[in-house]
Amino acid sequence: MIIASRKEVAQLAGVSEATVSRVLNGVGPIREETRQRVMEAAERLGYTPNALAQSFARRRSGNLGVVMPYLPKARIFSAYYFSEILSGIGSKALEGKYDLLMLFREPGGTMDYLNLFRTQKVDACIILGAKDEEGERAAIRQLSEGRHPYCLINQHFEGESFHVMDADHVEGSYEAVKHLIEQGFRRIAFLNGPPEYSNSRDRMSGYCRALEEAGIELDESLLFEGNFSRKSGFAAAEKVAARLKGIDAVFAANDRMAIGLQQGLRSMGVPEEEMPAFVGYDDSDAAELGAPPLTSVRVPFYELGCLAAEHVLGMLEQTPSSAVSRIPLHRKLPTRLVIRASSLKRK
Amino acid sequence: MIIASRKEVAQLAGVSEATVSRVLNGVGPIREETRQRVMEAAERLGYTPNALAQSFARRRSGNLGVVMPYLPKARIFSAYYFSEILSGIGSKALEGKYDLLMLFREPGGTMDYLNLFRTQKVDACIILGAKDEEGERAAIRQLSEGRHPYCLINQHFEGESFHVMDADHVEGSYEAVKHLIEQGFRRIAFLNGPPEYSNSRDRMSGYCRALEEAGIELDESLLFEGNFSRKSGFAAAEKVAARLKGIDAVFAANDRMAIGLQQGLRSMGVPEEEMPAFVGYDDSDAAELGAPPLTSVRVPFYELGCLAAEHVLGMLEQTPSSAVSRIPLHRKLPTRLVIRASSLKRK
DNA sequence: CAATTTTATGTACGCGCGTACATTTTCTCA
DNA sequence: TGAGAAAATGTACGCGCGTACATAAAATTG
Repeated sequence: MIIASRKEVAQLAGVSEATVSRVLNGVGPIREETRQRVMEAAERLGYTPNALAQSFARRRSGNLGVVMPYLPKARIFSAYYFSEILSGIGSKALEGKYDLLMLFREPGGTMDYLNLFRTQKVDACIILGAKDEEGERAAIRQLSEGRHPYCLINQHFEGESFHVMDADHVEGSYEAVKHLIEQGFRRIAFLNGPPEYSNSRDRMSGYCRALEEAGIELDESLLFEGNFSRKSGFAAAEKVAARLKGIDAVFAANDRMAIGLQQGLRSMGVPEEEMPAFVGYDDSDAAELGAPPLTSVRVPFYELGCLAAEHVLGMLEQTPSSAVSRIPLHRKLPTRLVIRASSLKRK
Repeated sequence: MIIASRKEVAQLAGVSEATVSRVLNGVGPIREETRQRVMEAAERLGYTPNALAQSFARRRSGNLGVVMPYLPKARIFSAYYFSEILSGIGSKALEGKYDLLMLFREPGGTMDYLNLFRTQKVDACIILGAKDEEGERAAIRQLSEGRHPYCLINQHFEGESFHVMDADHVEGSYEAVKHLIEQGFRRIAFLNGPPEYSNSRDRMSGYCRALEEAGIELDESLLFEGNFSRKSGFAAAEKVAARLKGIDAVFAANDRMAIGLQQGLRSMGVPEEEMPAFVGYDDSDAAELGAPPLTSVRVPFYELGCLAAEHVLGMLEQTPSSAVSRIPLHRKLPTRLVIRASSLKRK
C-alpha cells in the first residue's frame, strides 16, 4: 500500500490541496461541511502529513539539538550528570512538541555549532560539556552573533556573554570545604576535574575561599586532578596514598572520583581507620549507596535541563526584533550540601 | 548575512546547479578544473547544503529513532540501563552518519510506531522498554508487515516474530539462584519486576528452574514485585520484613531494587547479622559501591545497543527485494554472574 | 435587487535539492 | 580529419507542503 499524500485526500474530498492544508492546520475560514469531508477523506486514506516535507516548507526542523560531549570509550550516557540533564531537557521538549536530536562531538576538532542552524538540522540547541578553549569560544560566539537560540549548561566563559544555565559551584565548594573545616579537618586534599571546565575552576575558587577564611594556607601538594571518571579517582589513589599521613580529608569534584579514590585507597591496603574524611559532588545516586554514605553537594541538574530547554524554546517564539533574546541569559542555580557519614569527624 | 544556497554557488562558479550538486556529492564524472572552481566558490560563500532540503529530496531523514519508555516522574534517563543502551546505539549511529532522534512515549496510550516512518521522521528505529500489551503488539506488527527497519531491545513477544536484540535472562536468573543455593541458602525470596516485561517472566523461569533442580518447592509467599525503581525496593522492605525469619536470601530483578530493599530493611531496624544474602541484576555501577558489594548479573547493555543499531542500519542498506530483513532477528546475548560479598554465606 | 463586503475556496508558486535525460564538449582511432 | 564513443555539463522537473494572491460564493446593506 502506497502512502497517501495531500493530493489524494483532496481528490477524495473533492476540494483543492490548499483546502486540505487549511483544514489540517486550522488556518483560515472553512465551511463546516467542507471540514467534515476533508477530515473524513484523510481518515479513510490514513493520511498523515509528511513531516519532512512540512519541515522543509516551513523551514523549521522541529528539532531541539543536544550536543553531547565526547568522552573516551563512548560510554557517554553513563554519568548521572547527563542522565539528569537530559531528562530535564526531554520533558520540556515533549511539552513543546519538539523532538530531541542528539548530536555527538567527534573526538578530534571543534564542532561547528553554527552549521547545525545553517543546515536546519535544529531550531535550537543546548550544549553540554563545553570546554573553555578558543575553538569552542569562537563556535559559540557565532551562535550569539547570529542570535540563534542556544544555551550552555554548567559552563561559563570569562569575558563572553553567552546564554548559560549554570549552578553555583563556587558556593557549593565553599560550603563543602567549610563543612570539613568545621568538622575539625585542616589538611584538606582536593581532587578536582580538568581546568578546561569552568566548574572546575569555580570549585577551586570555593575551595580556596573556605581555606582562606579559616586561615589555612593553600598547600599545592594537596591538589590532585582527575577527569571525572571513577577510574581517574582510582588512579589518583596512588598519589594520595603517598602523602596520606598529611591528609585529613578529601574534597572531590564529583562522586564518581570520590568513590574511585576510596576504592583505590582500600585496594592499596589503607585500613578503614586511616581513611580520610570525604566529600563528593553532584549528590548522585552513588552517594547514598557508598560505605560510608558519601557527603555530597547536590546540584539541580534536572532543573538545569528544564530551564535551559525552556529558555531556548522561548527564544524561538520571539520575533527577531524582540530584544529579549539579545540579553544573554546567565542564571546560577544554588547548590546544597548533603551531609552524610563520610565527612563526619570520627572520635 | 543571508545563507548561500546552491544557486549562488553555481553562479559564482559559472556552472549549473546540477554541477554543484554533483561536485558536492561526488556523483558522475567531473573535470578536475570544474571541481576546483565549485569547491572554491562553495568555500568562499560558506555554503553548506540545507539538510532539510536534502532529506526532503532524498526522502530519507537521516535519523535513527529511539523510543524511550514513559516512566512516571520523567527521570527516564536515570537508570543505568538506558544509559548503557543509548551509549551503544549512539556510537553506532555516529559511525553510520545518522543522527539520534529521541522519541518519548506519552503517558497514556500506545505509540503509533508506523507513523514515525510514514511521516519520515526516522529511517529506522529502536524501541526500548516495550511492554507486552495488545496495543504494543499491534503497533510493532505494523512495522514488521511494512518491513520497516526496527528492533526491540530486551523484550520479546511470545508468538510473534519480531526483530529483537535480547539477553538471556532465563539463564542469568538461573545462574544467580543456583549460586545462592550453592551457598547453602534455600529459602530464596524473589523481588521481580512487572510481568508485562518479558524479561520479568524470563527471570521467573530461571528462578523456578534453579529451585526445581535443587528440589526446592516454589513458595509463592516468597515472591514480591516492584517496578525496577529503588523506591519500589524500599517499599517492598515492609512485606519482606514481615516474614524475614523465613528468608535466607533475596534475588532482585535489578540492582536498584536490591539496594532499595536493603536500605528499607536497615531503616526498619533489621540488624546486619539478620540481613539475608542478596543478588541483584544488571551489574550496574551501584553494585560495586554497595556495602557489602552486591553480587549481580552482568547484562551487556552497551553491546545490545550496538547490535540493535547495527541491525537496523544494516536493514536500511538492503534492497527491498533482499530477503535478509524478512527474517526476523532474535539474538540472545549471554549474561554473566558477578559474585561479590553480598551473596556469600556468612559462617 | 444591485452594490458591496465578507467568507470560502481554488490557483500557482516556491522552498533547496537530487537526478533522469538532453545536450555539448572532448577524446579516440581509423 | 572526421565519425563515433566517452566524458562533461546543462535543462527540467519532482519531492509534499505552506501560503500569497486570485477568484468565486455567500452574506450584508442601502
